[in-house]
Amino acid sequence: MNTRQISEIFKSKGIKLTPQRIAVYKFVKENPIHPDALTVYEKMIENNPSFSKTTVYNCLQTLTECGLLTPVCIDKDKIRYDADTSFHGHFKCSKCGEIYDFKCTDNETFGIDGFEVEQKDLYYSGICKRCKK
Amino acid sequence: MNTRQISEIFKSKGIKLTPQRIAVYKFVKENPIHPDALTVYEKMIENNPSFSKTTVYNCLQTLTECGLLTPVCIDKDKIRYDADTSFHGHFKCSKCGEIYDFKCTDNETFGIDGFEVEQKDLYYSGICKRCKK
DNA sequence: AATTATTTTATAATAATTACAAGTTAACAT
DNA sequence: ATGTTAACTTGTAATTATTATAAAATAATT
Repeated sequence: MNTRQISEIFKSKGIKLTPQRIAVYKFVKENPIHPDALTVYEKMIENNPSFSKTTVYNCLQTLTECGLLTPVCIDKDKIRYDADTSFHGHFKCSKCGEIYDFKCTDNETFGIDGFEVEQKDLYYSGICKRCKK
Repeated sequence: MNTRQISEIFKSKGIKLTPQRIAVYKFVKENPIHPDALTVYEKMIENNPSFSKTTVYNCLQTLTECGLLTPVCIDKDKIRYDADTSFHGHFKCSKCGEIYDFKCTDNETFGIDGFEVEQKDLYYSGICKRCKK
């Protein structure tokens, strides 16, 4: 994903084009590891040592608000981010800590008729295939 | 739910019987509001002013580890707890902040064959019926 | 090239949670 | 009942993620 494509996306979302935002979005988009703010920050300062941690938080928030990123709250102590905003579940291995994406059917719900559902988060945890071996 | 019943439950789980644990469990069990540590703490000191905040955290952790409580991580900044450990979803209203339980069917998943799923968390958010009015 | 509102940056503040150590107590054995 | 011991409670301090703030820098527009 090149800068031109990202520029188009940002423009379509009506957010300002800054090198920091581009770098953050590019990293999260190209690395589907569901990184948290610190992971993003550490990657950012590799290429730009003056990149601020606050900027990482600001960018992640802006990108989330405009719908380009989805927060993944599967860890109890930090927020991760996913650039794949389509409906899918997340599985966290309690052994190796890895997060896996999985597809799933929508399920039938009872007791929230008349509720307006805007977001659905599916978080599974257990032992992944590799760790079960 | 009286103390005798709770005693039996704690014994069956192999955890020590302390007044603090009983009070915490009783409160979470009888008040399905999915309270966080601070909410529990504030309730506890009403009856026992020397109840420590650390004890609340300790009790919640112990009760969670032995399976009597389920953590509900639908808020990004704090952990809530639910004494209903059966499979069900949680809906958070982004307007009033209330958490609603809802029943739901299990759904079919793709891509995690061979994974051992130990826990499934379903977090929905949007506008509740009352706030839509 | 000038303007302006937005963004970046650094630092400080906030808030939830955890670590720790001393005193207390529940459970068990005598 | 009493004593023993490991586990628990308590208060304080430390940790960690995130947010608030304000000054300097910059993107978008005139």
